[in-house]
Amino acid sequence: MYRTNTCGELRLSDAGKRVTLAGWVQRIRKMGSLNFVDLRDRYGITQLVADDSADPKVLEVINSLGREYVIQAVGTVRERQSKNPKMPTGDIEIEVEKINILNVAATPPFTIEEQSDGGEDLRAKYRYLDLRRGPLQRALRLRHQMAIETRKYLDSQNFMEIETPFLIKSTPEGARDFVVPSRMNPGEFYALPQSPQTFKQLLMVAGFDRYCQIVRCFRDEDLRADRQPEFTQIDCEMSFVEREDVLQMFEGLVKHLFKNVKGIEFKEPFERITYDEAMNYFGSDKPDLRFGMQMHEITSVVQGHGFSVFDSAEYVGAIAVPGCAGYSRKQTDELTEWVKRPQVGAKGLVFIKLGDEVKSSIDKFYTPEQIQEIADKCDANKGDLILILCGPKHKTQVALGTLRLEMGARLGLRKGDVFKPLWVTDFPLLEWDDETQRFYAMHHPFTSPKPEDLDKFFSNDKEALADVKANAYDIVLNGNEIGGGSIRIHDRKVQERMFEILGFTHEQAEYRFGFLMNAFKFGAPPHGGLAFGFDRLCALFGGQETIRDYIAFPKNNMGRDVMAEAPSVIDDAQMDELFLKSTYKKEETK
RNA sequence: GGUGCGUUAGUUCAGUUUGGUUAGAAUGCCUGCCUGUCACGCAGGAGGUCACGAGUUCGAGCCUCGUACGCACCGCCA
Repeated sequence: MYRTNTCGELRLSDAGKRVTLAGWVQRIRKMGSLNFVDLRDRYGITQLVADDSADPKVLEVINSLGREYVIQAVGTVRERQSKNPKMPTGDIEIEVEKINILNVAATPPFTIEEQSDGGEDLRAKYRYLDLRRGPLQRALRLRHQMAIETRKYLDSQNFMEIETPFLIKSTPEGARDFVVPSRMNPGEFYALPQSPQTFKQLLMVAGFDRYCQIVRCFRDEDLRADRQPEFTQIDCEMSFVEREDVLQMFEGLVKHLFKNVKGIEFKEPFERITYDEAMNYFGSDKPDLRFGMQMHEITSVVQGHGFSVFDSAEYVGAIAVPGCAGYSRKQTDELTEWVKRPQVGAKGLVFIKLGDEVKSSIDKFYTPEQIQEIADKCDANKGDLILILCGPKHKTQVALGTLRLEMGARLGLRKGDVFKPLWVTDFPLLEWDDETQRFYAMHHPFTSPKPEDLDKFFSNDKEALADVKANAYDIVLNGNEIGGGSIRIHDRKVQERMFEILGFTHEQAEYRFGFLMNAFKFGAPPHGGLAFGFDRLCALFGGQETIRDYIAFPKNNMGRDVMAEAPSVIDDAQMDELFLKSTYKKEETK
């Protein structure tokens, strides 16, 4: 038997027991003839001790130990002379009788501690060492709990978890597909699923009524801190439901997770706002409600007073930043530079300081009364700093929303331990793309229009089509989209019209989605669902921005696994077998 | 495809402002001392292709250009 106990469980009440522990050497402290070894496993750290009364063989072994050696120690639990209140096992230690090196270890390139000295790059290369550290152990533990609680809740609600295929038909609408060549079907390719969307709808046609799956999805797009090429969704679909049923069900899931994983109870229903409201008040379709600083449109108030920058703008909007009236010229200049960066893209920034004196960069165009009117419009108070952007409506709203988030961050209002979930509803169904001169589905092509917008949906007026709202909804947490879904189209005529609007010929629609269209002939129930971004949800529950710590083996910025060194070139024989001819030869490295 | 920042000891960084003798610190590593440590302490030691390439210069870690790699962001992500 390798061990009788873990390194996290022994307490004062175990004093006197003879135990065997196994684990990794965290740290060795030699005090002459008194030696301490901290032994670590997944469960904690226990101190081993040996003094000069110990077997000389034990002392000899301890003297040869290095960091991260894998050892086994037999000894007796005893009360410490000097206790360490910072450790759960800090009241006891193991007086070692026998010690056994199970495996030696090279000195790790960075320290395996709560706060490692290693940079991200290096830790990624030695991911298996980084994963030994407390923060990552806890992150994956949290992820496990989230998955367990998700399944518990969904099972209690009669959902069935059903697996769907990973080798599927490519449907290039939406994100770029990862593609897999078929050896047995020369020249043909599978795609990895961006989501199990069509399959879950087919499961509804098959009568499964409530389906769920914690499932890997794949998208061949550029990465971000919160975006990986392979990621996990909690994918769900329900039959015989309206929007309200879906919202209730998954609000229930989120509340269940908060309660059972974080111990946080939401008594009130989640806030709901429409897409238009979200854009108007927060300049984002995923507002962060942890702080106020709402946006206000002041176009009508500021125009017509001879300030041409405002007069010529389609939209003028403002936020009141609490308590920042004392900003110096240097600080406002810096903010101006910040909004002018291409990532934000504003042309300039106008500010009004509501200090003891009211000062603004537009004093010569507005009377104090008019400035006050602007301040009133923004619900600004004395001591606030009003920041104003102007320009094309959508672009300016987004820029002002970005500025709002930045100011919230600077004022420390975006705390990792505060949670503000909300639903955003009534998204536009379609988005016009100037470049390709066609509509794209904002969500996906199976999203139904809101019933009251069906007339517009069947009209041929471009304006009316752009105005059609989708029966779609996103769930947002602290400025992050954590899930989204819709009531689907189950009517073949509506689905055909959708493909028509998206510019597919009948043949193209048939080629891409024929199996789904066909299935809908045979009695598709009304259905709808939702999918959560599981990695992101875990990261947010853990109070982190980046999802990488919540994935055991993530990819880097370039989509590379720097540990396993994937992707990599394959040899010519493999290429030939798959009927692939390389037009691009990566230079041989080393 | 684009923007910004970065690349110096095993590791994390300073050094770049103003180019100039032998490139520093902390930590880790090695050796010795130490009986109550737990970020132990003390003493000593080893450890450098200043990412790579080209250029400017009497002289480049430092200035210029390019390349590679990393991170964040924009585009993209139905």
